[in-house]
Amino acid sequence: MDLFHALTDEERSRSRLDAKITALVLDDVDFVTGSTINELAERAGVSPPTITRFCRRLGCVSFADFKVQLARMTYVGLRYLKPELPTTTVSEVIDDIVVKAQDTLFSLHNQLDHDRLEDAARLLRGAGFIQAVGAGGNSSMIANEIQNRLFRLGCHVQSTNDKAMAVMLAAAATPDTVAIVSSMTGRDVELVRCLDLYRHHNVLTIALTQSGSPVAERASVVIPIDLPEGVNIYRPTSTRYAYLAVIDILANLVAYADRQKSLQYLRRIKEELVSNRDGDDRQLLGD
Amino acid sequence: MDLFHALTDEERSRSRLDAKITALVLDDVDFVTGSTINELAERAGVSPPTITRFCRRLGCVSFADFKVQLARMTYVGLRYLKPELPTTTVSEVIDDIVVKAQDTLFSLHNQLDHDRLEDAARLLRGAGFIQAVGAGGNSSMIANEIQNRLFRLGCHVQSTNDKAMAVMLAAAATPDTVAIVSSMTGRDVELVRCLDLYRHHNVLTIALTQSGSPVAERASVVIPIDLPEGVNIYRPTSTRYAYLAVIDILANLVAYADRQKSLQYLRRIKEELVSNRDGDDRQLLGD
DNA sequence: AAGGTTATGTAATTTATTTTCCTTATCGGC
DNA sequence: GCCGATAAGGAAAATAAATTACATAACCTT
Repeated sequence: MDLFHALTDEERSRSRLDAKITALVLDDVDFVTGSTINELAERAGVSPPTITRFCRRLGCVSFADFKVQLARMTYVGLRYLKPELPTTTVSEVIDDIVVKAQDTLFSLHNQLDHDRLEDAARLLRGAGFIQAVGAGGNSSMIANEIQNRLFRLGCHVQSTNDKAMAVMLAAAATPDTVAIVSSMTGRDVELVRCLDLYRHHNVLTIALTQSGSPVAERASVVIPIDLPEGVNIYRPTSTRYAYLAVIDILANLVAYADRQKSLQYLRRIKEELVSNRDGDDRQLLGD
Repeated sequence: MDLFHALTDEERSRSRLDAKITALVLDDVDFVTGSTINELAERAGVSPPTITRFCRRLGCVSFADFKVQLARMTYVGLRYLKPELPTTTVSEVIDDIVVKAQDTLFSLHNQLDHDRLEDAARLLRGAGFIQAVGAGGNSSMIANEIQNRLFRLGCHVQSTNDKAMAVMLAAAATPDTVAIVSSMTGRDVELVRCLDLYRHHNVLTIALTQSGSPVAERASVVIPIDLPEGVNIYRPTSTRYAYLAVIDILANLVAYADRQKSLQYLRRIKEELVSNRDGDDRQLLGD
């Protein structure tokens, strides 16, 4: 268990001072990472050995180790620990959104199932035709992104944000078709129906969704993405960053399976793009 | 100047041992962050004072400070230091994409111009009609995302991924229209033409783009996003994460400008969604 | 309330880091 | 190629920091 979880673990039995130190650490990471054990002890109102023991309980071998581990997680999730504060100033909004996006990526990194990703990439790579389905705003973006990344690699892919369309696509699927669907809730009634239909037509499916959800249960390969949702209704969900990262990873794995072929397609596309700009070659592939 | 740049700065005059220590640090950050000054000195084949001096030259106040700063950058950019290694295993691809995405967000956080964001949010909030323009794959996603986030807040917004369409939109614009455009290169010839047209029609424009680019020069409000691009041609640009974060921030600022109104729209949308799922209320707003 | 257990502090000890001072290498000018 | 200046580096002493050992206090438990 890493320091992040150890610090936030509600189960951990804490003595009075332990709780006090925990609070201090979470409240001001920057101070703690920069302080000596004496400074920290004084500010916490405890003795230095108490700090050492605190660090050991958290799984660190020493105070120095604790500081390093703490510093390591500063940008990946620590602010998340704090209760959802009302953000009002521009700075607060920026901090909050950026930190949560980073934290989401961090959590994703810890939970990704490598084998399932490889399975999914293998399916995509071998597919004669790929159908990407996602609707409702966030997942539409993901479906479109799948198309955007894969056609560049020479895949034949069609994305749709229309579940009625997906039904028709499934009906038209040939045996070498693979469908990839995205649903953050995994409980979309129509998407579930689509998946049943895909199965009925023997079309293999890949799902990016919450594990254990109805969508997950019906897919051939599931890439589970289980992340806490923010409670701020005004704010778009940071889970999108995780889904986007999964698409990036899949596209990369597909590309790497046949570098020669991928490179050829990418170059061809790039040549067209550059001629449409000012001839500067240092351009991005697709703005 | 931060440690990251100090370590990689080619300009920095380095003595023989300094170069040796630099190389050791970059090669094995994990060892360095976990070692004592003596262990590091021994492994580098130098004396402890040399390490202390090395840290000071890099702008740290002590070896402990150096270790903490080093630990802090592990997740934000360190991989950039090493030559782009061919990533082959699933783990490597995952690490690479997640680390670069986090790094991109980190860089963004450091460079965002708060005042410009506030200006942009104010324009959007006050607009009678918003036109979002972005094309070419990555920026299309951003334009769509702008529409997706803003209509939920009660804004009247139309996005297009078609620059010819943008020309027509500009021509049809009323005085209360605001256009928001995205271009990662900032050098798209057609988009530049669109911006000139918008200006000609007295339509205020917001640009998310590279600072100093032709697109930036023509917009009323520029939100500069200047990020290093990975050189790996297979990799979709991690810059997307930064653009997405900017959209999130803008949408949030717009929502906060009139919470009551935003809440009202968001609730209405949510009610419709829930009835279309399985009635579970803990659902996302738009999958 | 006695007995055990856990938490905490004090002081001693150990370990780690920095400073001071001295030596050695390097470089430019003659 | 030698001299002097300057910077780099190391050894050892001094200092600072962290941990251990031990003592004491708080807290359960029955």
